[in-house]
Amino acid sequence: MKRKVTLKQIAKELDVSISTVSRALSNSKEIGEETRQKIQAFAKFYNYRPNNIALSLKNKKTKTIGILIPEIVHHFFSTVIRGIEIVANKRGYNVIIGLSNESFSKEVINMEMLANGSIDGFILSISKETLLQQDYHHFKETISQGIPIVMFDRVINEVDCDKVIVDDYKGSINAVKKLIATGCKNIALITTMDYVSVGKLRTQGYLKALEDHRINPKASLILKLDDSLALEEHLDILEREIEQFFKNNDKIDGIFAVNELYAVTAMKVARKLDFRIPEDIQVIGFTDGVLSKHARPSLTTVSQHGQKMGEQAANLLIDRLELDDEEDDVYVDENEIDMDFKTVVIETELIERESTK
Amino acid sequence: MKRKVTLKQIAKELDVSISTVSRALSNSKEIGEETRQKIQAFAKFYNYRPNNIALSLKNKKTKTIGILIPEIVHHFFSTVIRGIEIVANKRGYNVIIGLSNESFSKEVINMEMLANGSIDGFILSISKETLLQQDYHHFKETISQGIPIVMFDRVINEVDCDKVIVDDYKGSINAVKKLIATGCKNIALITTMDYVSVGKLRTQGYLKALEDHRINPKASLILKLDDSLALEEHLDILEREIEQFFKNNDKIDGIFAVNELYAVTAMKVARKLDFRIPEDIQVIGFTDGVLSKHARPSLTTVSQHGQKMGEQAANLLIDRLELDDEEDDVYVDENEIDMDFKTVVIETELIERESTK
DNA sequence: TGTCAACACGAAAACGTTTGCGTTGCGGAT
DNA sequence: ATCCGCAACGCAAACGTTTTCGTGTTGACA
Repeated sequence: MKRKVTLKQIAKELDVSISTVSRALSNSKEIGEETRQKIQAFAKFYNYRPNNIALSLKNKKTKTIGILIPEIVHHFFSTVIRGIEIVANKRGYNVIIGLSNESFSKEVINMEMLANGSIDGFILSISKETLLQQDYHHFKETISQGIPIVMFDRVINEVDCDKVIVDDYKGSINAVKKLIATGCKNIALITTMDYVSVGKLRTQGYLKALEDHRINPKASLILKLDDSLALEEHLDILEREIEQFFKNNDKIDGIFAVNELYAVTAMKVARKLDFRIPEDIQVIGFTDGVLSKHARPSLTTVSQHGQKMGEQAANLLIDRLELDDEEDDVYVDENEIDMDFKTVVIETELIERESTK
Repeated sequence: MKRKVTLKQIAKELDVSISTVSRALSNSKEIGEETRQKIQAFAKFYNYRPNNIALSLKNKKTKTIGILIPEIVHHFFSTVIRGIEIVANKRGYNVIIGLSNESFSKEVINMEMLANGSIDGFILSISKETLLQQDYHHFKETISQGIPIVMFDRVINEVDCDKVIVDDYKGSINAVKKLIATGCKNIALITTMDYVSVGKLRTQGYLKALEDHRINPKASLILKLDDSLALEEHLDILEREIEQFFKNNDKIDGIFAVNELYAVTAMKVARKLDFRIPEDIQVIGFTDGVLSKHARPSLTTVSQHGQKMGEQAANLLIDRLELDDEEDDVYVDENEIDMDFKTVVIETELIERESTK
């Protein structure tokens, strides 16, 4: 077992000083040709690599991004991670991942854990519990410590930071308009409780589209489901709820669901009740994942382009980090420092498949 | 912007030495009651938290696990990550993620990047390209540097380390036996090229099950597909390949596919060709993911219990890391050190759904 | 021969911790 | 008055780097 070789060991072995070794390896002109060659050869032979931790300590930057998300077994989130990782890697950063599991306390713990020097900045999507409690002190404290945050998808206005979102509102409007345009008269909405910002916005988009076409929304056509029903254990309950919803509204000819699972389950129920898709009922979901592509019939969805979101978020964060670097040199008035946080909106795309005409 | 406070700052402010502050905060008996109180109060007020990087440098351990996987937008892998994260978190570790994207060079780069002090150990699944090239020097070097590795799912015999695998062989045998037991006479196998170890093992399981029932395997009933067909862009090609396969073998009454996608696609094709499932053709897939649950009909699969694999892998790694700690104290003969690497086998489970009788 | 650059390198600080050991002051025992 | 012990704290090393500021040795030049 040959442990990693350090500058000190090389120095000792070659009977020079540590500083000489360091300089020789960085090709400093201050070191004589002969010594430099000798040191470089030795270092290469022993496969010397500078210790990241020591560098982090010295440079006060870790070249690591902390990702904090509610859940990882989730097509959308993993897509975002991939986007982040690709950009991070390209720009010389690593990513460290924390899962909040939709829990406020885990989110806080994880943040504090990583904020103590482990990372240079955060990219995160807020947990449902946090959204519900509306307690955002951990975000604000982190930012006030000089650690930048980029939020994506589930964001809030209360915290000043860069954000990357999808235009849930507009995406929903387009989806519902598509249903209207293809002849739907009674469009149902299957959504979540309002505290999840994205659910709320999508609901608003649904209403707006109806309004634009002078269609009166009916409360009976809106099904608000508890989030816990999205869990795999409660699939049957979810199915029953939706089935009941169908039986209460026999005129439904279009469905807009705020996520993939609701949409697919609705299709399942519809077929069970002998509706034909898309002839009798058309269905559109939000979030383009694996289910949509492989469902039977395949599902028309509003795609969020998760990977692009991740890439944008990573670029925003790294841009800010490296901008901060420069400002360490030049003195900049703290109050004048870029309070111009950006909110990047990723365009949604309606991916038409078999569940619509 | 109030930057993080350090021991030095506290010491200066309270006019004591750094060591006194450090000791006071760790409740050392050596520090006078009064001073201790004062320091603790001050530290609490300024929300002092020790800097992780400094601790890592001093302790020569980062309390961070490196995960290296081929792909993250993948139900199985993300499940494993969740398992790892849960255990890691519970035991005080963080996880840092690197994606090889099935590329050998990215795998190597990522490893070297993280091996330079950033992590204490690796949990990884080998990329296809690495498997194909059979170049495992980076694993061996990492291990010889004293950084332990735990491999999962895609493992190799050539490297000595802990491993967590699923019994692909046995799982496949059971699946195929189930098909045989329910009356299938002509069972087709849809698999990948042999260099991916799991594909190979699953193929062997298929053959073994047939052999046990004195059924002669027919080459025409085995479809080996190129991996690239699993990509989403090539879904149509995949479908055509499978359709052609069906047309060449009109007697197929059972299908065993080595992954979920192949199985679901096969079902799609079968229905298109007017076969009834499970009456005419029964289908079983490997890897229990989202598709299996929501496919129509829902798919009987061999579940790999990814989360459990992740948990086991994390426990194996951390156990070894913390065992190494103790051995730093007591002197242990290097040659006698535990060469007893474990290979944990996670039992597969046949989850029966609608695609089988 | 004395002066001064240029060259080649070393010492030490700094990043933030922990910890072994040394030091100070003081009270009590002899 | 002397010595010992102990309480309470400081010094400094160590982890592995980079970098600023020396410092010594050359050689050239006047």
